[in-house]
Amino acid sequence: MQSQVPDTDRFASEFRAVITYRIAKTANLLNAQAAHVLRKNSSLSLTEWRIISLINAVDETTASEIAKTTFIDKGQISRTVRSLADKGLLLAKHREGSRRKIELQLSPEGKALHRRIVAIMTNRQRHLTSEFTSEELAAFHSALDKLERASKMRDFGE
Amino acid sequence: MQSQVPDTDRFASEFRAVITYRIAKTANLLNAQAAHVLRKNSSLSLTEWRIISLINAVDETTASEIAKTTFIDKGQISRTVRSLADKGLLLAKHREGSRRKIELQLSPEGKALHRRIVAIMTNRQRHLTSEFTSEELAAFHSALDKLERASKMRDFGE
DNA sequence: ACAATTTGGTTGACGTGTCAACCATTCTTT
DNA sequence: AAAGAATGGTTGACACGTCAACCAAATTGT
Repeated sequence: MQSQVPDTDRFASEFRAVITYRIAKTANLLNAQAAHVLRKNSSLSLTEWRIISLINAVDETTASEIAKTTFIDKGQISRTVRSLADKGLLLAKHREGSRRKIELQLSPEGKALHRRIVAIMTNRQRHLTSEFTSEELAAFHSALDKLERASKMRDFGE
Repeated sequence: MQSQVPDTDRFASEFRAVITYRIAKTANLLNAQAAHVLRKNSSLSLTEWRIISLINAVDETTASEIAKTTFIDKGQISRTVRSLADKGLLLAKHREGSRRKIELQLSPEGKALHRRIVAIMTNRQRHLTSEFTSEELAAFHSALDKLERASKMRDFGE
């Protein structure tokens, strides 16, 4: 044998400091965890679940409103909404007095599913934040705010 | 008119608190920013760039080592490595005394490209963290550590 | 009232990510 | 030394994300 030290980590230290790598990695791990939990407890994809919770939170909304607030792609929302409607989890009706806006609401089945899954996801959220004090949590959120603002800048050349 | 308050944000507040949404969104924004910067200054995709910097950091490595530390998919690495080799940016040779392990190194062109892009990316990193004190930065990293650890748990049902 | 612009949503094409199967090689065990 | 397990890498299939073109409806400007 040549070395007992885990060679595996020889560049981990180099990149621990690069904030974007770290966030990307953490986000991936968390998404994978969520997708796994969803697969185990439902037949929802992560995006389907996100859209369901968003609609649930406001009772009714439209696709473009979701797009604006979440940055999920218009097209992706359109397709996801269709698949959810096909599964009978949500209702899409033209909004009163408009032939264009389509109002999205959860169906009773959709609400029931949401109730079931949100319980599990709340457990998860609790677990994820269990090691945080409320100050740490607030600081973390404010850090994300700063990064989001800073992510608007697009030019760093020369 | 019905309301002057931006309706757009009526569920933002609901979800600001959900830590996983926030991280996912920030990560997406940052990745989009990076991809944009890369497109403007090179012909590299984000994954190509990541792999280039990883290899640069350690001089030489192998695909599986990259996979282990970064959680990038084996297959994706394999394909990305091929495309980088085709572009002449890296060299892939069988490691001395092995017919299986393939040693990856940047070519001179690859190193030159890395030097050029890393300057831009360092600017970016500086900009991203400019509003952070070093304590805040340390706290942020430690928060990500906690979340990464917590992301290993897979079971939250009943 | 008309043209021009904006908005809400759909669709198709394409790149990237993800998973699992697979082969060859190397390591371990006996 | 042979069998079995583990490792390094490639490939194919498919899901998902992203971008741009597009259509119809609605709003704005003149």
